[in-house]
Amino acid sequence: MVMSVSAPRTSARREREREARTSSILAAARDLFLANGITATTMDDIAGACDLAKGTLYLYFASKDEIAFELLLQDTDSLLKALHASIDPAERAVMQMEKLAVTYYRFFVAQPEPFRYMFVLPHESYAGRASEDRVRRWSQAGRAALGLVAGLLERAGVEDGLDVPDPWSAAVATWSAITGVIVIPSQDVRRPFIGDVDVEALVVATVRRLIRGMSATHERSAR
Amino acid sequence: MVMSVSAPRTSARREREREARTSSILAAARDLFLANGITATTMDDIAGACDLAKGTLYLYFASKDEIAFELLLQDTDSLLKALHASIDPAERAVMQMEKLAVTYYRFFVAQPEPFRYMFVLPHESYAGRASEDRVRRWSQAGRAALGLVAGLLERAGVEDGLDVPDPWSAAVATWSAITGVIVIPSQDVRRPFIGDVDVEALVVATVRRLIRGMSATHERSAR
Amino acid sequence: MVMSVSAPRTSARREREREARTSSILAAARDLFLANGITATTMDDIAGACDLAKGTLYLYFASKDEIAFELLLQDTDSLLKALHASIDPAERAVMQMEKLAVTYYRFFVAQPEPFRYMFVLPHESYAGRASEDRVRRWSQAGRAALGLVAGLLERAGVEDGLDVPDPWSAAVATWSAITGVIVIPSQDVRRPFIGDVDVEALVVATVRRLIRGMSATHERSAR
Amino acid sequence: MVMSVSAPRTSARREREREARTSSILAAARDLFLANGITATTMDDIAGACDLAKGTLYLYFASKDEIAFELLLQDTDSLLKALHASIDPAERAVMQMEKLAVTYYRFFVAQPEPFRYMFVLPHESYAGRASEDRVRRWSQAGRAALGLVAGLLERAGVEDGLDVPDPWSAAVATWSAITGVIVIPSQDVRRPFIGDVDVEALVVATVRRLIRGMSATHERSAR
DNA sequence: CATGAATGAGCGTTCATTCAT
DNA sequence: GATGAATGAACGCTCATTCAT
Repeated sequence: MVMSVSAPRTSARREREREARTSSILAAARDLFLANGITATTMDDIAGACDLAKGTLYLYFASKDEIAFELLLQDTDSLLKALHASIDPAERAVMQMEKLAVTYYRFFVAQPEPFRYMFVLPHESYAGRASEDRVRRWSQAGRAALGLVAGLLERAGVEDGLDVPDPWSAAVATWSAITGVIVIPSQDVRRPFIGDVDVEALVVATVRRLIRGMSATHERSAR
Repeated sequence: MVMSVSAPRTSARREREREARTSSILAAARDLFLANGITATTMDDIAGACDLAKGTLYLYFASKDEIAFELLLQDTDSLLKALHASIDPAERAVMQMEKLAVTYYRFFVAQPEPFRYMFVLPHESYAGRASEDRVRRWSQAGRAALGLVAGLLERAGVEDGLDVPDPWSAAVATWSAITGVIVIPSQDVRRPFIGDVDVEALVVATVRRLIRGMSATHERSAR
Repeated sequence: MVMSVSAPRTSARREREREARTSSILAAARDLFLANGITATTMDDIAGACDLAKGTLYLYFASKDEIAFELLLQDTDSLLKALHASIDPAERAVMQMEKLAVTYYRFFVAQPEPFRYMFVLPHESYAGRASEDRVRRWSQAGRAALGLVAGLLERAGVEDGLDVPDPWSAAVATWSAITGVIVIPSQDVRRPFIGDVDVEALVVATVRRLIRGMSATHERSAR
Repeated sequence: MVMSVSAPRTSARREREREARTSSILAAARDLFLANGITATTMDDIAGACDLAKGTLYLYFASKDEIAFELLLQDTDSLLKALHASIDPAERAVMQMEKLAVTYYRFFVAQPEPFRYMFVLPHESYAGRASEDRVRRWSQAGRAALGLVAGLLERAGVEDGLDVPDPWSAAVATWSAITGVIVIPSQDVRRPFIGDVDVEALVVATVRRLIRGMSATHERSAR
């Protein structure tokens, strides 16, 4: 009986330790990926940064790609949480929408690297390399974020008389547009010809235009 | 006389051959970059795909990066041409703006590849690796495209009573938003949770909303 | 107690193994450098010759140049030791000088290889490529050898009435001359026209002539 | 008859042109080898420097090595000529010997690179790569230089009562010693620990010592 | 004879991954 | 479980040499 109890106890500690290790690996990898990019970061770098042997990393992650994907997933999750936290259901939906966008932008500014692989990873045939499980988890998060936007737009339709016949499509368009406005003017190569613009102001202006552009009169007259 | 002409003739042929080789290298590289990503594509792959020895590639391009950048540049240039060709100065600016966006979208659909590295290249610290000349040429093209949009928005302000106090910022926002709506819903990884949407319709709707969202009443009331 | 000792024991073995590997790499490199030259020897060759993967070499040496320089350094060090061991401070300085030269020559005959890169390395702009530390260590050894000679010449001045106003310059000249007599007649390409000469006898004769040529009467009359 | 004359005339011009080309290739190669070393100099560099197509070089020389060897040969020849020119048969042999050494040294200072390959080429398995003809020509030059020295030493024996029982061996030793004193203190890597020495003075001092060290009294007493 | 585009083996080096301890 | 030495395939790039024109 002593034995039968000690095993669970031990495994509980083991579990905790395992999670601690996993976190420290991810934290180290995040910093390095951010600072130097994924490609330029080596497993040696990560191992060194979290005081583990290189081989040990492979006890926790199957590959460097899996580490990158897990980070992407985590960041998507925390963005989702931040989005949820940023809205106040008591407020009018259009105001919430603006806040959502600002939160999104600030999340990006605070840690642009996740975004980089949110854009780069889908290319470069990274997608096929992630485990099915992670792809599914990532899809769920994406769906949830879009659902949030769709819900707001639907409510805004009711509250402000917007014409939103297909909230899901409107959400896809709105979210993609906001993402574009956040990401593109921030790319270093474009800065020289874009000049200094206040990106946050751009984001807010875009959200307002998009929502007001949905007002019933206009949408109708467009047909 | 035959002699006096033969020299130019030879060099003309040489020139043609040189261009043909350059094109075939770029074509091979484009396919491979898109299929496997830039990083995963090796110079050996490219050489094999265009039936040239590896060393020969270096007679035409100084490095793999230069190939990637040349592709980006070419595609940017042809997009710019397509944009110019798509607008009819006799039309109302808002209509032209819609056409511009549709052209942009169709350019993307017809050859989505260029877009991929128009997005991938600016990341992964590619920027600093291209020759100064190419960076400058790319900047010019980018500036020209934005200038086109800014001009249209300014005219639309006059024609349709829009409130566009800063056409350049508005152009940056508009163009970035359109780009987002074109690119993001098309990423394979996102398709599963976005579902089947008519992206062209999304693009047009977005442009309309953005422009109508600029109408004087609204912009003013937003302050 | 066994446990507390086992860690050091392990690391001691590791240390031994590391040194064994280092030695086997150096030994393989030495053979190949001499047989085919440094430039013509590839890291693949070295790896193959010591049954290691090419990448493994880089765990022990930062570059091919570092291997070459380490060999130069080791050989310089053992020559220096041999020189020190060859002299008997109780003897007259001129006799010691002869012994020194003979030791130098025999060191060369026993392992002529080191000498080759003692001559080859300083050319071909190798100098700037070695680590600062190795350059410094090599300089120290060189200075020590010259100091030995300078000390002997100075003492010989006192003991045998030689005119050695600047022992350091005299040492540089003497050592360089001896080196020339050792190395040059031994080069394979020169053998055919030099013929069979007893190089050791040449070395001894040269040292005698140099020292006697320093005798006060002569040096003075030369002015 | 016109034909029969024109052919030789043509071939004479051709011969002249061929020699001019050969010379310009060698001149260009010499400069580049000197500036950057043999290994670092490419056939492209040489071709560019003498305004010839790369392929053309191979009409004149079978390989890059052959160019290097031809230069070695030329330099050996011109050193030999300089040595001959530097001596005045009317002078005492010991004075001539000093002049010879100074000429040798100045030749080295003026163009140290030939010397580099006079030392490097015999190593690095270059020897086996030169054509038999060139090796033979090089041997002849070497033999001639040593013969010059041997002749002077023999005459010095008569004139100054030196004890030179084997002039050839003495010449080999003397020449090798002088070479050592010229080359070794000039190596860049050694400069730091050798310090600033007046190498020409060292050379002269060494020759004097060697010759005076051969004076009958001393040589005899050494036995 | 001269050209220069093309070749392709070869280079030194890197690094994700494995595995004996 | 943790280690870190070892691996070896792969990389971008070079350049002496060849050969069709």
